[in-house]
Amino acid sequence: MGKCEQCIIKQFNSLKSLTKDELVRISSCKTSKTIKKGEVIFEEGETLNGVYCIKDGICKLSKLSENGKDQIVKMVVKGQLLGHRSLISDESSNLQASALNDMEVCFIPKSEIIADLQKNPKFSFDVLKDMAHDLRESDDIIVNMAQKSVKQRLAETLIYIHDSFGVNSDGTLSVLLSREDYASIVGTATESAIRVLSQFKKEGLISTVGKFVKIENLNGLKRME
Amino acid sequence: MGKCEQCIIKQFNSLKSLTKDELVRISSCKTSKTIKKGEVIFEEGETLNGVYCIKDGICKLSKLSENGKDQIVKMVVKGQLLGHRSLISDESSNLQASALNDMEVCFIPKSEIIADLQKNPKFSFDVLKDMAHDLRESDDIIVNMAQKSVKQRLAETLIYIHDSFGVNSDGTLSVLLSREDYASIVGTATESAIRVLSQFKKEGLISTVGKFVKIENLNGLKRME
DNA sequence: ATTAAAACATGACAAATATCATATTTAAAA
DNA sequence: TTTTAAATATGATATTTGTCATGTTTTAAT
Repeated sequence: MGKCEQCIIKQFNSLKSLTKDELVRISSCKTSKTIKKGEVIFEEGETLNGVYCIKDGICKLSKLSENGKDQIVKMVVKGQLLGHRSLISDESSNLQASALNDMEVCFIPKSEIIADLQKNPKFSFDVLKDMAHDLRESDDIIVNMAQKSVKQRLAETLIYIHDSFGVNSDGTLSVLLSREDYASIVGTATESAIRVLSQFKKEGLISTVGKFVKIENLNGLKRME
Repeated sequence: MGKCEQCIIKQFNSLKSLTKDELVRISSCKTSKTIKKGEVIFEEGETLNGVYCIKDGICKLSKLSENGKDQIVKMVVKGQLLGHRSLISDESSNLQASALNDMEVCFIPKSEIIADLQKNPKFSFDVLKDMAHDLRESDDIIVNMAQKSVKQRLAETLIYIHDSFGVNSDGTLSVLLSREDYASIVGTATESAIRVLSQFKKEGLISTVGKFVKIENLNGLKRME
């Protein structure tokens, strides 16, 4: 099994602030897992006993609304940590995590992470910075949800995925989502998401290659904002 | 001027995790301020050089959407800290803070807070917990904005204010908001907020005493969710 | 007290979005 | 392959919400 000290993935998250000794200790008690597309990593309400460091793949964090619809709140990708929030607040998870494609993750037990958070101020300050950034992102999402139209939100979602998660060699968005997923991100009915995407296609703003979406006119989408 | 060591307000926020020495040091460089209702504490985009500890009063955190409408993202009340997020992420504020009633605050310079965050793990872990909780709250707001009707959101807002900020001796909500404020929280047009509140009144769910709102049927409002 | 300006209220209508029905296409399973 | 199920697509219609207009009430200023 790989060693945390040598793992390059940690460069992208707060684990980079741990000392070599701390990494060796964590490495000795972590476990690697493979998660298949569609599989649930943890359920809403589940008590987590560790965090996941994502070595490869992407997952969605969603919450079931009272009307029975799923709302995707965030997407977490290769290089990022998963589950640390619930660990810190010492509560059961308020979100469900499920894989959007095949994933490889390392699981680090709760006790190790918490110990380091309480002993290594550099590490905890790093996590703090990360969460401050997440809160900023949440503010933006709230404003968009509250003030913008479905069309605008969907356009921004496409741009966000493009900018944050990148594209394949043919220019299509590397993250493959169903229309239902798009609807769950934007907060609309699946039919509405389908209609808007069809419209974007007609207007030449996007095209599709198989199930993949390709942005053809980024500025056109941006101008919609 | 009051001394932080003896101030009871800090019991309600992360400052309680500071040592006596740290509190004495902070006390010596803090400044007290009075802020009048409606006054802006800091603007969107402003670089903060410290945090505010709210001794009395309540303020709103809002963000201007591209369509020119203000969205209230959060309300911060007596006992809580203000501005620490931007300080931590070392970016200019993404939100505007303005007083909803007369306030008394203590201003603590950035350098002091950052130093303590980096030296006192108990303090930083406490702030971390606080932010994890805020993120949870943000998730809920996102889901509500995305999935619920204006009527449901307004009902929940009233319940939230009731539960979080309490009531006056006559049972009216202690926080006094204009219809425009309610609209900015819910993310709707002012006219819509007015209409829904009128409807709630007709249905006996709420009543008004002057400009204050009183919840008459909490379960009725809750059942709307 | 009078005037001006906000805040609140309500009607009429338009626009956005949800819902229901029903095809069609695509993917999965037998 | 054939069958079945799931995902995508689109029309028709109902509901929700926004916008504009206008009136009333409340608050602030002269």
